[in-house]
Amino acid sequence: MTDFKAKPPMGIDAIGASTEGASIYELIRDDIIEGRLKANERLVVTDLAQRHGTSTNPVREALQLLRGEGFVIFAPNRGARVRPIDQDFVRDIYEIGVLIEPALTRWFVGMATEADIAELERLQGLIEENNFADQLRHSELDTAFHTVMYQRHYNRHAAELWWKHREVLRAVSRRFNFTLSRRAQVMRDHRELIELIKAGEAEKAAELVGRHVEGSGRHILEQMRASSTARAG
Amino acid sequence: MTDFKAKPPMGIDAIGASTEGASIYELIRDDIIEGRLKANERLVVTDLAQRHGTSTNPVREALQLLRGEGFVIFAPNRGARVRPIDQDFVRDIYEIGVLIEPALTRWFVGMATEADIAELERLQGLIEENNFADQLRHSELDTAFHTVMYQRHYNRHAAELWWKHREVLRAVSRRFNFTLSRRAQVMRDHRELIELIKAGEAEKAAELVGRHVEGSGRHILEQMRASSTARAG
DNA sequence: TCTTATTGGATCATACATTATTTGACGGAA
DNA sequence: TTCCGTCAAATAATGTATGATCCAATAAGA
Repeated sequence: MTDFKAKPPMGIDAIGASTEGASIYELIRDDIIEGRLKANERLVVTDLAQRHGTSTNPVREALQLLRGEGFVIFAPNRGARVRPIDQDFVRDIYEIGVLIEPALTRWFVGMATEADIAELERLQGLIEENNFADQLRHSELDTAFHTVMYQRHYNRHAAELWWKHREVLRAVSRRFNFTLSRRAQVMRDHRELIELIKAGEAEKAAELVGRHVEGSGRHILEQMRASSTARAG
Repeated sequence: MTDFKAKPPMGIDAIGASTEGASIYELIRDDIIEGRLKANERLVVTDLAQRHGTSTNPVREALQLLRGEGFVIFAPNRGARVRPIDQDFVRDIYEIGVLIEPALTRWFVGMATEADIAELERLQGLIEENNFADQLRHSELDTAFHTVMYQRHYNRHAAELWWKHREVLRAVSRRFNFTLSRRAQVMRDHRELIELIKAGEAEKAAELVGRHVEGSGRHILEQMRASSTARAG
């Protein structure tokens, strides 16, 4: 019923983006994040233009935008390639999350209103109700949960960085299932986090979020490792 | 003699960039960072193309790249504007630096070789020799100093983020002079940092770098504030 | 193996069509 | 007169199309 869209929920807006419904940029970007375009695959401008029924110009611009965002790599006179979203990539961005999210959380604890807490509890209720039955829904709810905490942060740069990383991690983790132990941990973390926020324990909440993000990142990494060794072996 | 170029010193390479000598991208970007293009100024494609003697196509691509990097803001059907590098912007990025640089430092302390330390001491020697006489040179040396520490970090994403932010801060601070107290503090911090690295005191070094970056950011912000109130008053 | 064509494709330059925004003139209403 | 809304021209953004040039990878030949 309520729509937990995978979009920058009001307040978080990709730097200078703008609502361009299903632009080529978004199409290519999703293809990369979702893994439909493989790592290091060449992005031939004319091909992409044809595939999406446009001229080359918009494609080139989209590729440059993606390059600026780090999803595409350019070599001079050799065009664009898909930046591999591999284990290193994932590790890099979740480690940055471990550094940034606690700071965002610390601020939120000092600013949280009753409405915020009610919203967090409502979302947590939905998360528990869903209980990982629908993984996609869990992902959206979980993102919404954290978004409540970060969306009003004064440091827009940090919030946008978080959001950008979040999107990547979400797309990657969509390929895997949560282990039972991870499920339990997520529930525990969220519940404890709400309690700490209620109690105004900014420092403890920040530490908890640090561990939470760390755990989440490790979990994804382990899934990736398992999946890649399975494929190789 | 030695060239401390303001370029991604080997190892740090803007994501997927590539050596494109003085491309339009770089020209526009520098115009923004250096303040030659004012905040929120419209970036009219045809104008830019004419000014730089190219066609509109490369300009459009450059603007998209800059958009992806956060230096330009797009509004649908209304084109591009210069993203204001104002106090909020500077605060945002130095705060992120405060979160990230200590982590980079902590790793470096565990990995530093004698050659690294020698290089740091050499650079610090040059910094003291220059003693802020040539501000530009100081900026380059200081950047080189920190680059030694971060350039080999395994987290390329974090290192690139640092570099990107560094460039902005450097450009902004170029407009101002170091206060005497800040000069002294920089010297103290660097010397103490070298000692901590020698002693392998990763945690203390990380804390020190956190304070150092914080101090540096505050210093720039205060200069900006002073300058803007002076202009307004 | 080394050198030389061939070719695919990137990059840039034009030219033009379409569409959205801005601006300013105009005319009517308060 | 002043304010307001409408309309149309001017301004650009955005997309299409095409040709020129140059680079890099590959194939062909010495």
